Amino acid sequence: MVGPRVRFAPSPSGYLHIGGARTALFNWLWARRHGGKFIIRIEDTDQDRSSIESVRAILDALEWLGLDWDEGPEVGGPHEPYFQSERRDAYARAVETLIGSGHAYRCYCSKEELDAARAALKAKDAKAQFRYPGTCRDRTDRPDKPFVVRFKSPTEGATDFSDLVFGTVSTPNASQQDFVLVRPNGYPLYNLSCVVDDHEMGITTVARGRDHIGNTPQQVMLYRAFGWDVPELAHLPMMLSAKGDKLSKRHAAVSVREYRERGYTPNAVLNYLARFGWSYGDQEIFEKAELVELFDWKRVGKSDGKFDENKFADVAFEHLKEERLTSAEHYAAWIAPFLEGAGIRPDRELLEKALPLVRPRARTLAEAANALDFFFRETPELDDKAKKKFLTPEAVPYLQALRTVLGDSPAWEEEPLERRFREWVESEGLKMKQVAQPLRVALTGRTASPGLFEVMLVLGRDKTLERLEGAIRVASGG
RNA sequence: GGCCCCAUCGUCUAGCGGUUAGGACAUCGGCCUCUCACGCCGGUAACACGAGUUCGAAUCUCGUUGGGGUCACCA
Repeated sequence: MVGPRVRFAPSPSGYLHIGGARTALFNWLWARRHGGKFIIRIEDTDQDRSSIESVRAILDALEWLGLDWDEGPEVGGPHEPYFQSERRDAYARAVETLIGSGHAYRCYCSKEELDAARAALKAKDAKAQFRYPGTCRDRTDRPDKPFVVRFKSPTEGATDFSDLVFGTVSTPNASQQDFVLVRPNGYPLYNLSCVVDDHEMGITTVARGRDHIGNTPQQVMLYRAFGWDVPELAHLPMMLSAKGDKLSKRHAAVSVREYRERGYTPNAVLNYLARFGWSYGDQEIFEKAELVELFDWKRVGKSDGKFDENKFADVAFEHLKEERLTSAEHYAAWIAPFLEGAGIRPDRELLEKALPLVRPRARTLAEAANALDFFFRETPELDDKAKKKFLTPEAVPYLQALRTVLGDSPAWEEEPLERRFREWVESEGLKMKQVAQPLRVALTGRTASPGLFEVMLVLGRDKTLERLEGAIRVASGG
């Protein structure tokens, strides 16, 4: 048995939305799980809203997420082209078939006329719902006027389809109308191009957001009119805002790019998205490979969810914290742009030594870069408050003593350093806290940092003593 | 309003006739501690409501309520 052919079909009218990314992910997982094909198709039949920049942005985001596609833009494939704007011949042929078989007809009513009729109806009764009255349904003449092509919807009975997530969905045909298939300019509308392409591209499973469930009956009618098999359908519960309405940029960061810029790793994004509407017992954290192995439509829930930035941030954190999830190599590669953004050209060896120290302290790569930049600077950036509070003249004798105590340590390793430090603190009748903070500020420039001794170890003897010297100068009022 | 769909802690969810209704995030205590974190221990917190079916319902059925989606010559 050949694997499933699934697709992600964005319309290029902006960035890749986090909800769209989830749709792409579920499709991708299904394809990878069963050795099928993941196809990208660009739905750019609305020329006014589509842009090549958006195509680029969406593809970039998918690439960043690691949702690689087997057919589509850039990679091509047996069903080229993968841009609907370039597939008009296919739609034209399909529509002629439909007209020929009596399933569709040309409608010469102008948009203005219908808009006026709709407005008039709404004026009389705001709750009334306007339906195309069927004016041109049975007309046989072909006036020399612009026309749209409409589908001749049945008026009785119901249209049913079976959904992998929602089960059987039944819609009365009386609630449908003769929907438009082709604009006067010859461009197809969504339902037509979608059905024609899904069929021609051999799509076996159509998975998309639940907001599409409403036009699925229309698409099913089309499949039947064409005499084609209806593919498997899977609708995903909606991702709503924290308030419970449609998730948009008013509520939160909703583009994949924004999370990338915040320093979320791709696998963390995938993890959060996967767990949104899908679950696997009590497990919260998944590697990408695990998701591929475990994903199943049976475990996709039906109820909509609310996007939760806290949970998302926690998943991001979990991925950065665990080496199992983010290897040192990946961490180093991913954090590099953030360090470079802060004017640091990270030394790879130093970086890999410093990484374990920030892992439990950074929820994002941006935080991580900020938390360990002091390792890489010639001298740490000295926080003003920290300086005022801890690099005082009173601290000078302590720092001087520490320079000797630490500098004389035979071995530059955590354990002996800490032992010497503590012995000295005790012999002086001091408390750890009294000297730890000045030393921390001396070494890191700030009051919060990883443990002193691990910092010293990563810094090495020379830099540690050098920074101590520098701090003594500052504290002495230099 | 028509049509479609949904309904377990604040949030994501487990549960698929018999559980002290579990986990995670968030939140609140505590422990650890050189700071900040991590970690660990513990607390608060949910089956929307009403009828059925059943010896027994969070689980099945119906209704009510609530929420969402969609009603274009957008996708």
